[in-house]
Amino acid sequence: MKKNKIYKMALDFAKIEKYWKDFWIENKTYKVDIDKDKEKYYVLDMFPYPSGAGLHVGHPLGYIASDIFSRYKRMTGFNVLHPMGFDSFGLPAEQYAIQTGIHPAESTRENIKMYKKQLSNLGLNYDWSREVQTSDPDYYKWTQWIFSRLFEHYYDINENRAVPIDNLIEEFEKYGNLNVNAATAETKSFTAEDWKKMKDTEKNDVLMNYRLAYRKVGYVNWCEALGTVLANDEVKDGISERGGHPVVKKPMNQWSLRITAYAERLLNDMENIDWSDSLKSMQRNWIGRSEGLQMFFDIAQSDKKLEIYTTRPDTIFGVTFMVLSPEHPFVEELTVAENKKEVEKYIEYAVNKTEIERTSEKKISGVFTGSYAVNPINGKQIPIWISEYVLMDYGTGAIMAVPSDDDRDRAFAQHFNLPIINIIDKSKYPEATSKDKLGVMINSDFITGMEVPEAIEAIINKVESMGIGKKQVNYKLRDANFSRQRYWGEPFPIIYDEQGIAYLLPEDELPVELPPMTEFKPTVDGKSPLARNKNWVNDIDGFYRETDTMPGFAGSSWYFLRYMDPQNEEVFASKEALEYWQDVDFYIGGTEHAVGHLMYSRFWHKFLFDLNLVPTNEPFKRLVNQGMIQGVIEFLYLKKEKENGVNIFVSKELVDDNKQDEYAKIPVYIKFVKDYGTDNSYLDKDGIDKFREWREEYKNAKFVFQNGVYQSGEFDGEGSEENMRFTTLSEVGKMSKRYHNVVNPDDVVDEYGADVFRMYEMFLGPIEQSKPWDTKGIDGISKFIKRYWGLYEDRDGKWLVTEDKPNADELKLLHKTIKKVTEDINNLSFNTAISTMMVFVNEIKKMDSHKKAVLEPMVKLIAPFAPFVAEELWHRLGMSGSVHHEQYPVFEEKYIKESTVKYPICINGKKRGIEEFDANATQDEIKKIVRELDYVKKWIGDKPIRKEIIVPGRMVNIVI
RNA sequence: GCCGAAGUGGCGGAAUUGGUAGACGCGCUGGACUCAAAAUCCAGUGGUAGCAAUAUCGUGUGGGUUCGAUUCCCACCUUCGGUACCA
Repeated sequence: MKKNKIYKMALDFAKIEKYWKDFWIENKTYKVDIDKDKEKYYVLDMFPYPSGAGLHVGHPLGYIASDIFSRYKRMTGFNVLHPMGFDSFGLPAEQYAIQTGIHPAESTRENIKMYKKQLSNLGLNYDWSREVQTSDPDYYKWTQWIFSRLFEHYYDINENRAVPIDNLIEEFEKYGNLNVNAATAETKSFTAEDWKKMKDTEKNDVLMNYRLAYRKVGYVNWCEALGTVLANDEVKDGISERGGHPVVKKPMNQWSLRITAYAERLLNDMENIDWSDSLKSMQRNWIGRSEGLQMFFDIAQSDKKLEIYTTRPDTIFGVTFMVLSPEHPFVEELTVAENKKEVEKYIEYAVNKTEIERTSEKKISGVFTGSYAVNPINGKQIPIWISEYVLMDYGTGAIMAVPSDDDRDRAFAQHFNLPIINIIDKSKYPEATSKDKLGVMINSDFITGMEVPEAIEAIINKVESMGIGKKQVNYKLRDANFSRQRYWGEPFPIIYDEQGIAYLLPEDELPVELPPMTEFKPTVDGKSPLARNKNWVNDIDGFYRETDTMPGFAGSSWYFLRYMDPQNEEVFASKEALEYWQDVDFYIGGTEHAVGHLMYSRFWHKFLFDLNLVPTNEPFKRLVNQGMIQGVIEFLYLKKEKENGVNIFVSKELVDDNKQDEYAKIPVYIKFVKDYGTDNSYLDKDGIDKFREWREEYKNAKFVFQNGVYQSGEFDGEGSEENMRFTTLSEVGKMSKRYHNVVNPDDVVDEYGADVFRMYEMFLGPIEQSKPWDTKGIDGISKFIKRYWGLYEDRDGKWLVTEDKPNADELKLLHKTIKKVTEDINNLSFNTAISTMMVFVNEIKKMDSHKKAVLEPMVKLIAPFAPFVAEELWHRLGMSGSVHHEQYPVFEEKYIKESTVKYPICINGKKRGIEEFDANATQDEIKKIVRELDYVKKWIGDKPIRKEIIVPGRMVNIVI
């Protein structure tokens, strides 16, 4: 008992952590400035949204990894930029404000304070002097400024970059848009004369079709419950990702960003960046490039031409009908009188359907317009239908349907009894699906007999020569909706005149600050809460302000640039800072941002690059996705039907798999559950009582077990109530407030210390792998740190380190450890780096060695992993300054050279023994010795040796 | 459906170029210290047979290439992540 106490005092991590945290702040240990004598290295974490729930043990996984890596880089001589900040605009703070009346700015400030405290408890080496917050006016001034530049530019396809809109206006005045090749939604051609005749509002509309930030009417994801428009990636399965509310399509005037202009560059430039293949392929899918043919079909009894897009021009002889999207502009005109009623009914049905209904029930639906199109290749008339399976915002919103070679078209044709013409013979390719571009054309006039790829070319040539279409590349990527009807986001630097023409506010009026308000609900007509503030909206004579705010990804699309020069008031970052820090060398964060944030950031960065405002074309050189630390979710089965008004909970083993629908799963606070996270997790009497206390509504619920019933504190059944076991259902899933399974890192740090927590999270497995949190192995790391400490100081607080000269074995061990740890850090294989250090401690303990010449380099080696313990030992060794600014140990080959080599001896590839040979032994010498070995002789017997293989340094194999 | 990642002891995981499968840790078993417990230390720990030496099986399944395969190739199964009426 007494001994134990003294030992604990020797490693009082709470005291050590407090001391060095203060020391680092006082000495600005992690502050970094431009230093042109040193090479820069930029390590970045995806900054968090400061939610009210605080950090859980899942967040730090990436932070710890980047912390170790940045400390290592600093110790190898780099000038390391490793900042942190907060993505502090967002919906939760606003919803919290609606519920509580607490201003988002205030709750956000509180949450950030809590986050910073939690982060500092982990010993992360951020340079807090560079902190950015996206909701800070000094920051969002520049978000607005970049938006202004997007508004003022269009994308010139010939030059392949963004060009000022003023150049375009000049061009329009001279030649109209006849020679313009730009990324645009403008479909009309006009001459200079036409342009000059246009009214201001018309000119404004035309320019909007070119600007990179523009306004358009579009169908947006409208969420009634949240009172806001959501981005496509904020909607999952037709319901809002946050809150799970239904989402419908609604027409609204919205700001958008023309990210599609950059689609090709976003796709191609991925080749030169060091991202994982899976991440690249996710981005590639999202961009969704396809090559095909855009062409026009004539319409019988009409001058209109129907534009379609297809990736399968070869199938043109198999077209038996056309399909328009319900939102297609031709719908009204093409509907003949007798079909009018039915079509209107269908449009009503399709447009008002929520996204969830559209995707969940895959019913085939559609309606005939009564009009016919003419196949330009064979002159056949084909009916034009309307169906919701054709989407307005992909391609042209109209398709030529080929039921023989498209699954959806076929299902549609079968449902409505439309003809199907087989046009491709796939008998040569039995494995091919209808999607594969394989086969030989049949029933196809002049392309009959051609292979599919050949036929595609032939039809494209034909269509192009007829002047009714051309080869075209299409993308799934859509322009990004950039308007939100919210309060807690960046206001737009935009005002409108009476005609509704948008003007930019000049730079010296930025930032446009959020006006203080007390009411945060959106208006009933769906406008942003800002619209309530009439004084603010109309405070410029003759103009009114934009009341929408920008979405979450606005501030996060460029924050990594602001870290380079966070206090600059003249520019978003100085040329000098940008030239020095360049780009992010190493970026770490979760896969959930694989498409959203990373795509938008790349887009903004490329735009800034076009304007010559940043020196690099891509923002993030190397990117790693850390895995998620999942939580354990414990559920109780509750019968959906009450019995006599009483809730019935049923122990898991009594729940029949076939009757699971009759039960609701109620999550329970995991701390009440014994053996949580296993198949045998259960509540005992104490756990049930805690649950009853915690959830008042279940105070009198009945708990049914195999051997009895427990209700209102009374047990009725066999055996004693102390042995009650109510089995729970254990699942692995997200750590979240609603599952009551959040593990706070502070609790773990309090119990074991920050260094142990850090190393344990890294020791769990490869950084990119997801895994459930459990503390089973944490004692192993805790023991390791104590054993490591014990090399320097014994249990009684006696200092053990000696000045003796190390011997060859000790040096060999040290340098082998240095070599492996260094390699592992470079590969981000922190779990094996830690196990290597464990091996070191085990081995050196066996040697009973405490020599400074070995133990001092070890302090430096462990410093990135266990910064507190390392700093403490460094100073106890009599050093000054911070160990984190020391040179990282470098291994020397000469110490690890072995004089002998151990070879496994194999017969026919199977290991039969191990032999040690002189490192300089020749192959012949080895062969000679091996042949004489007893067990080798035994295995060979009298069979002839067919082959002897010696891989130097690896193994010996004899083939008989 | 499509795209991507992964399947190794009771558990987390290791094996970086095809060359000793299971490093390291947890757990478990036995022992030392102790009146006892905790802590700590020592030893053992993939399965099967055997007192043992040893043999044999073994990296999701089935095939293949190779002197030799967790690693490469083909087919399949399972799990996880992403994504989808994308013409």
